[in-house]
Amino acid sequence: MARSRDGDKRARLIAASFEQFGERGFAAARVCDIARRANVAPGTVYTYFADKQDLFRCTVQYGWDEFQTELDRLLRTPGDFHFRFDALLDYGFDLLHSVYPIVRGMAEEANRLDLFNENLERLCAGLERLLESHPEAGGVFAVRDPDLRTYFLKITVLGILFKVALAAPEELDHEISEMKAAVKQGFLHPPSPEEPI
Amino acid sequence: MARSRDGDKRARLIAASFEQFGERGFAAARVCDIARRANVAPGTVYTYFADKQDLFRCTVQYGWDEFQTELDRLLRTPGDFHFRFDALLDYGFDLLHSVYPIVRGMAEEANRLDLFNENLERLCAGLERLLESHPEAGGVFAVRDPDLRTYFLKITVLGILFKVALAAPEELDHEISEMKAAVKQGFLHPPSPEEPI
Amino acid sequence: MARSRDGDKRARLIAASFEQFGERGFAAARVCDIARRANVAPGTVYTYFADKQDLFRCTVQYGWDEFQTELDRLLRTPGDFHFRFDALLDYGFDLLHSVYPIVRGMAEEANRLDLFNENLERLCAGLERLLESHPEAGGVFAVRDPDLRTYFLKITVLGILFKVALAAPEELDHEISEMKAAVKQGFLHPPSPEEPI
Amino acid sequence: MARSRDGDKRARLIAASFEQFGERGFAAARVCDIARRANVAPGTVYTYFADKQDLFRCTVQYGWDEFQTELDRLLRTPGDFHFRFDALLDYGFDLLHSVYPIVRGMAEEANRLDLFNENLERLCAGLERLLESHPEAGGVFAVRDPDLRTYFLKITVLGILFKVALAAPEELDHEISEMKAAVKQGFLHPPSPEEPI
DNA sequence: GATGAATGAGACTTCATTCAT
DNA sequence: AATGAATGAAGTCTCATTCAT
Repeated sequence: MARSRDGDKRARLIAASFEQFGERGFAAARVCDIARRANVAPGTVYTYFADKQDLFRCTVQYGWDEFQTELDRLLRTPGDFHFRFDALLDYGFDLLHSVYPIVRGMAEEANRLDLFNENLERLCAGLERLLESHPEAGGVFAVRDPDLRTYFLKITVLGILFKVALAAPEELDHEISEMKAAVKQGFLHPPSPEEPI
Repeated sequence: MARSRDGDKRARLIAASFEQFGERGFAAARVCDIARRANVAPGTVYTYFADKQDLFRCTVQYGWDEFQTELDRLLRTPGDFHFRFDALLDYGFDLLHSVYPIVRGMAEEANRLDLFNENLERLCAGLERLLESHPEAGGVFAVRDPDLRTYFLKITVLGILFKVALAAPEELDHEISEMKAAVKQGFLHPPSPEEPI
Repeated sequence: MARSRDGDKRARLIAASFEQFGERGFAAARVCDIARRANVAPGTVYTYFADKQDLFRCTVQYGWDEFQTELDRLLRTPGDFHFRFDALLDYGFDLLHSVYPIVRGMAEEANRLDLFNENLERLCAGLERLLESHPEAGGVFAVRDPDLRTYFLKITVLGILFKVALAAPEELDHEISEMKAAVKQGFLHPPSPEEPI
Repeated sequence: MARSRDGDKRARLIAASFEQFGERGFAAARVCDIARRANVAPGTVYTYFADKQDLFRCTVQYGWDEFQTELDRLLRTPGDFHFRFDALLDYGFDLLHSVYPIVRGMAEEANRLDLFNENLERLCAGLERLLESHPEAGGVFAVRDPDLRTYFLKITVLGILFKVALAAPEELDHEISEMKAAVKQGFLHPPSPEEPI
């Protein structure tokens, strides 16, 4: 009845969604379970959210906002670059950790597939074999440490994959050609400090 | 009624799944629609696949295999590096294009969120502002062209996000600390051409 | 739409099951029809019972409990033997009457077979012919009235048949040998009133 | 192609049905499994039987016929009563043993219920307590050996139960009143050898 | 506002049966 | 006659959402 009570319920629902969606993905998470976890009746969910979709949307946005707020604060903090960069990484990855459930929820189908990681390995291994023969390669290939390079390669490939996944169908062609150009330019031609900018 | 004797039902089902899962995601895609699209009776699906999950798994694996097979072929093709790299990019991204529906299907929940891209922009903008002040930054920040750099940054952030999403819960801590170290080392210290390789 | 607030939904479902399972047997009875008969939505069934099997199990147990409760009450009633035996028969068979649907449900496949009764007749006729030539036979054969005797014979044969049917496979051999011994002893040797009790 | 071959298939199907229906009951047994067990294609079943129902019917009838044929032969065998009775029991129960699967199949739902046996015990225990106080009781109560009597009581109760189960609905009332009369007369009044017949 | 039993549309899946080969 | 892949009707069950209390 007091505002604070209501706010409490909404917050508890968001928190419960966070975990539930993270553990089971959007489709498999049940509104009922989320309500139970938040210690409210199932019907109450609909006092605070239009529907399941809305609950998910709000939960994700909440996660992003948490993340972004912290980052913004850090970016505004004065100090020398190295100090700030360190702080940013520390906080950034801490938050990523806390945001994990919901990010996981977003990739739900991919999750179920152990195939995914296995196939990613295979793909990256092939790419690496090709590119390591070309010492001038740039982008992630400019990274000297082999393990680090492998790691970045995986991240980049994953990034490309999901950039495609997130593209709207009508933008797909443009997206892909842009991506191709970027990769070509970024990987093939290493940064040459001696070139005039 | 017509007992069609075409032998490519399995292939047609995979193709139909490809599109249907891509358009609607795993949960929202209906086995019925896939069957209709493949021009078979609903029951026929279960002659070729154990259940919906299995159909999805096989469809995804099929996509990966297509992709990988082509890449493998290209990687084995003799020729000079630039030629092969070009070919690899051409084919790679063409195949990525054809694989799009299913990749999209894997990220189904993320899809529904226009939020996602918007938030990603915001996040990257913040990061860029910080890092552009530090000309010695490496990794994607060593990329000179500003647009290209922005693009790579997005891809990298996406990659990190989904690398986390794909991590098994018990490996999360390790994954994150490894990722942090990689980012720190990779971004902070630029490739130094003067160093002996 | 009407959110009926009557609290006897479970009872109504049991009653509806009682009839439906009785009329059609377990497999052929449809949960939908039971729900309609109980005037609830199909989904409501699953608020009260885990699944169709559970509904059946509960319905049968309910029937037994009704039956047993009455019998127990009667058995505890004071009074002389004849009075109590009469009462027991009256109530017992009345209850059997009300329990009929579900008992019928339990023997569903047997039901569909008109064969069953026909074959039973034939079998009993044969047995009777043999045994009536032996005036000293005991058990049901000690019954003097020929119709009554025929009747008891049928009941006994049916009882033996279903005792076998209810035996667990691993107990079958033991069950049968025990049954054989019982029949041999019980039928062959008449009660001899001259023996000291 | 040769008649013998066909006969072979039909026989194999009956045999397979015998086991399958016995193991799983009518509804749960699958035509496909029966066909596989008989080493024929599913479609072939319909060359020999109109449908699943018909297959079941024929299988049951086959069981009865086996049973009956043997009994008939025994009943026609000359010899003194005791000898023939022994032989009858031996063969009868051996055949019952072999017929077990199908009898079990007929009581399929009852089978699944461990309740059944438990409830039967309870019921019989109650009845026995009442009747053992009345030494003049007849029928199964005239049996002296207590274990034997308990056993016969169970068989009789089972027989009554399934006699009801097998009764057509329109004959139920008549059946029950007849049964009641029989039980009353049979149990209450012991065979009195001194009475004039 | 909160509740939670009730709702009912709709999904997946099974399997008896058919029929082109 | 035999095959067995294909069929498709129909059933069970789930779960987001509602609404009487």
